[in-house]
Formats: sequence, structure tokens, C-alpha cells
Amino acid sequence: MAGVSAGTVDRILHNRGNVSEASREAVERVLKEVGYKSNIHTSAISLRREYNIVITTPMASPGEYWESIQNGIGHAIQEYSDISIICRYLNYNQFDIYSCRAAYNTVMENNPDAVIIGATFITETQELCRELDNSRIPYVFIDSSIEGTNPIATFTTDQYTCGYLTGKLIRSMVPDSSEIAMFGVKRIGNQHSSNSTERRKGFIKYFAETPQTTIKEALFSMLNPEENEKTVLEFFRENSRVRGVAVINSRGNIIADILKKNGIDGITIISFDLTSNNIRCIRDGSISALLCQRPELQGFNAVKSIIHYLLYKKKEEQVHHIMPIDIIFKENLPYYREFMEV
Amino acid sequence: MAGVSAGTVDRILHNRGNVSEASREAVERVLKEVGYKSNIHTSAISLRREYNIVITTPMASPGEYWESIQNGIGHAIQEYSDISIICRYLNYNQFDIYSCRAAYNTVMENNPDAVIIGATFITETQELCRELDNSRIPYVFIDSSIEGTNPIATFTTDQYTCGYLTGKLIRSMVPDSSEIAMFGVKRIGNQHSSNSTERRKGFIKYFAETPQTTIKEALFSMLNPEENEKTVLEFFRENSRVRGVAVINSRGNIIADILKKNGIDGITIISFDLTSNNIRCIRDGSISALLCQRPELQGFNAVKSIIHYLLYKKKEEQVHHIMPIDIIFKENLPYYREFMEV
DNA sequence: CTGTTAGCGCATTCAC
DNA sequence: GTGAATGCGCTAACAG
Repeated sequence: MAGVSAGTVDRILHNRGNVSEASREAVERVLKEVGYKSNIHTSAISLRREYNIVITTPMASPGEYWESIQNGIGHAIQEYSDISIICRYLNYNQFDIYSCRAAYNTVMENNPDAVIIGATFITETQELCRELDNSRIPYVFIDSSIEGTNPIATFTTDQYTCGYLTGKLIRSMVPDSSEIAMFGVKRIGNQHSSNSTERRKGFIKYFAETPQTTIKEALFSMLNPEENEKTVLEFFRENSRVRGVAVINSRGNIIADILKKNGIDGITIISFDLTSNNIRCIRDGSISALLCQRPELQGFNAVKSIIHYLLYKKKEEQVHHIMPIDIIFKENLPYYREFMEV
Repeated sequence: MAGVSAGTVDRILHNRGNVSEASREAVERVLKEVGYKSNIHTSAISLRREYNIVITTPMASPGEYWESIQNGIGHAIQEYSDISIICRYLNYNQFDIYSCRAAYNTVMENNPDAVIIGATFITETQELCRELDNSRIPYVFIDSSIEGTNPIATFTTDQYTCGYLTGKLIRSMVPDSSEIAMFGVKRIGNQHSSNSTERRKGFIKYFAETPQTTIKEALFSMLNPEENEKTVLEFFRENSRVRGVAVINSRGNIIADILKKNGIDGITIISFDLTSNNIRCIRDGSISALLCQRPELQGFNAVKSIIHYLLYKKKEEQVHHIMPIDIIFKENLPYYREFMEV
């Protein structure tokens, strides 16, 4: 249509130079006219190139949050199976900064074409990103983002709103007169647990706007189950008017199981994430509601945005994608299983 | 690898016959061995064939439910833009059986390769499906399914559970002592409004299990706004202890607007679907919660399943897809906008 | 029954 | 600065 050959059009499409102004203009006019949109799949086979994606996130335990993200990543590479993608997972222990450093140190050795980062430690991540920026390797953040970096996309949740909504829900689910507790996890060291911090802020904010409810705050530990059980039981002994508990991380099942084991009932629990333990508890009624943040979709879209970037060399207009907050009760749980995976 | 040419492999893949048992076995062994999975996109370009998809649903008014479904359909044909798909919309008035018959009658004239059906009238739809079955034209149901038909897939919601959940939510959102009303829409004629019927059953069921709440039931009309306003106001005058209203269709905004206009407040409303009017009301606080059923995803997946069927000639294992029920408040609303579309 | 050939949209290489 | 030729995974038509 523009009176030039396919070769020239291709040079223009990919900014490979060696094109006269005249040709460029003619072709660009036609491209616009016909609304040309290149085909990512045929493009990929024609390129006959393998892409190396390095994924560095906290360890995925079976049935937990990061496994769902990995599932989403897996589904994406299936959906785009015509694009040859090699994934290398570099997982670290989110409670151990040395493990994170070790993982990050091997990122570059893997010659990534792109990197998916699930960040926990701020400084280390910033350093990694600086390296990636220097080598012009694109990266995306998943679950949370880190300041002072230049990702091509981030997939996060508005944790503040999660916390606020948690407050609103738990307030509506217990009798007006009862007290409400917020349980957080004891954190060790300096890791970036900004997710819970933000949730906590939002939670507090809700009850600041809606006073006349007494809020009790408590921490429990992930490390010592026996110790933990004692602490939790003591808490409820001392705070017998508490009828609602918001566990502002994904460990609601721990509290639920302690209460069940000790025959304490009549307490409404709300927590986060469709982990297999939480699913079990929501089924048996010991957890009443879960807030979820589409981990599968995060993983899926992370890969999708990378593929589009690698093939089209173009950033999306929108860099920051904030995931929906799904509210899940016993009743609507079954229908999230299939669609969790996009 | 099997010592035969591409042509033979292709004949085997598509069951086109003229293949010796020996070749078939050899090839099938290799296919299994390498985990062969055909590429739907290159397959499509090679076929250089246009597919005609006829979509027959109730009229899509701007900002309402069926428009969201159409958006999902649109996104799917974008995502699969390498497969040439021609969509023809045959919309009918869901309150007019003649209009539906007229639409259905033109389905076959359009020579569809596949049909997407949003059904309202049972008998008419069954007849249409019989015709399609006879001509071996595949079809999928969207929003609701009809008995005695053979769709290759259906995308629906568990309306009974929606109703049950509506009861549970509204109960928790109003003071224990207050009465609760359920509003439905007056239906004319014999059309299939099984969606609201099922929702109503679920709603009633919840309060049967959880007694000590008085439930008032009321109908309002879509046809006469002034009349309607009178009826609604009268209802609240006569039932002054009602503090919670469940509108078990997508018209919660109508009740919300009437209450606002007449300065009645302190009433919690819950309704269905992210229509633009409901979005407005949830933003200004006059509707407190909405239950939604992923209409975009329904549309998207309807097209996707058709494409896979047309290209692979294989039914999916799972025919009936039940969508998640999303619970939306003012706070988590903003993050559903982007992801409504898959 | 089978292999060869041509061509889909796309990208690269290599002469000119 | 440009076009022709080649090849990617895939399918269909055709010749044997």
C-alpha cells in the first residue's frame, strides 16, 4: 500500500534505521490508516528466540500465597506457549536477609531477558534494580513495589484499603457491643513488611472514623507454636469481651486452629489470602471471611507485561496495576477456585 | 521423528483419515512423547478462514449488565485478533417475546459458525438450540443456561448462593433489631427471570436458617417512575422499622435515588451488578454493597471457548463454568474497574 | 495412503 | 536505503 517492501516496513516498525523520511512517512500513514497491530505470536515464532525470565520471590510453600503467584506465572507461559520462555526461579527465605542477598547475587549470572521481583528487603532490592537498570534489563514488581526503582510494571494491592475494609467488615460481623482485636505477626529484623504496616494503618483509620469500639492489638509469633498458643489463649482470657478478630496477614488459620483446639467459640475471625489452611478454616466455619488480592492474576499479568515489553519494546501506558480486593465467605469460596487462575 | 511428513501428521491431528494404522501409532507415540500442543494462532493464520459468530442477547443499554458482557466479547476478539472473527449482534428486547422470536429467526440466515446466547425465553431458546444442534453449529450460553440443550459451554452464576449471601450481608450490615426488606422487579408475561427467582429462594433460605428477623417483600415496576416512587415511599411509611433493603436485581439505584430525593436516610441498600448507576450510588454512599458476577469475564471466556472449539474441534472437559461472586463496597470498587475486563 | 508444495504474518539476512 | 529470499509452525490442495 505504501509502495515499499516488507523489509522496509519492518525496519520502520522496529526502528532499525536505514529508512528514508519519505518511506517512513508513507508507511506510517498507511499503518495508521489500516490500524495496523502486529501479531505477537507470529512475531515470536519468526524471531525464533528464547527468552530467559528470572523470577526471584520469597520461597513458595505449598498452598500459600507465593505458590499462587507461581501458578499464575505458569498459566501465562502456557497461554503464550508459542513464545519460548525459560523460567528460572531464585527463591529466598523472606525472614533471612542473607538468603535474599544470595538469591539476588545470582540474578545477573542467569543472563535474564527480564526479571520478576517479589521484594522483601528494601535496600537489597534497590541495589538489584540499579544493576538491572544499568544493563537495561526490564523488571516488574509483584505483590509490592519498592521506591527509587524503574520497573516496567508493578502489580500490587492497596493494603491500606484492605485494612480499612477489614475493619469495616469485622465491625459489621460482630455484635455492636463487642470488642475487636487485631492480630499481627511479630517481625524479625529490618525486612520490608510494609504490607502489614499499611493494612494496620487502614484498620486503625476505620475505627478512628467509627469510634465507640474498643480495639485490642496483639502480636503472635510464627516460630514457636506452643509459646504462641499460650499467648493467644492468655489474650482471650484477659480480653473476654473480644468477639471479633482481624488477623492482618495470611495466618488467620493459626488463631482459628488454636481456638478450635481449646473449645473457644463464638469468635469471628477475618484474615487474608486463599491459602489452603485458610480455605480449610473458612469451610469449617472457623474463619468467617478472607480478603484476597488475586495472586494468580498478578503472576499471569507480570509475565504478560514482560512478553509485550520484550516483543514490542514498548512500556505500557499504565505502569502501576492495583489488583481488586476480593471478599470471600464460605458461600462464594467454591467459585473462586477455578477463576483464581485468571 | 516418526519418519513421516508434515502432511501425514496433520491428517492425524485433525482426524482427516487416509492414514495407515502404523503411521498413526508412530506419530501418536511421538506426539505424546514431546507433549505436542498445537499453536492456535499459527493454525488460524494458516487456515486463512473467517469465523462468523452470532451473538444474541438482550439489548445492551449503556452502562448496564449486557454492555459489560459485550465489552468482554470485544476484548476477546482483540486478544485473538489474529483469528479473523466477524461478530454479528442480534439483540432483542428482554421484555418482548416477539422481539426475541424475530432475533432468533435471523440467526440461521447469518450463517453462524458459532452462536453466543443470552437467553430470556425458555421455549424459544430451546427451539433455536434444536435448529443449531441439527446444523451442528456450536453454541454457548452466557448469564444463564436453558435445560434440554447441548451447549459446548455455559457461563453462569450460582444465583441461589447470590441470594443467600445477600441475606447474610444485609443482616450483618444493619442493627440486629431492624427489619429487612427484599425488593424485586415486577415481571410481565412468561419470560425466564429464573435469575431473580433463584436469588429470592436463596435469600429466603438464609433467613429461614437465621430467624428472628422480619422480612418484608415488595415489588417495584420498571415502567412507571412516578407510580413507582409513590409505591416505594408508601412502603417505607408503612414499614418504618425496615433499615436494610436487598434489591435482588440490578436496579438498586432506583430505590437509592428515590430515598435520596425524599430525604430518607439511614437505610442500607444492597443490590447487584456494576452498572454505571449503581457505581454512582455506591460512590455517594446511597448503596452500601453490590454483588457482581464478572460479566466481562463471561463474555471473554465465551468467545475463548468458541475459538478453541472451532479450531480444535474439541469440547472442553468442563462445560459448566460458574463465575465467582464478587462483593463490592465503596472501598474496593476502584480496583475492579480495570480488571472487570478480564 | 503419502509426501511435496505453497502460503498465512512476521523478521532477518544479504545483495544491490 | 531497499527489495528479494528464506524460514518459523501450521494447513490444504494436489500429485503420485
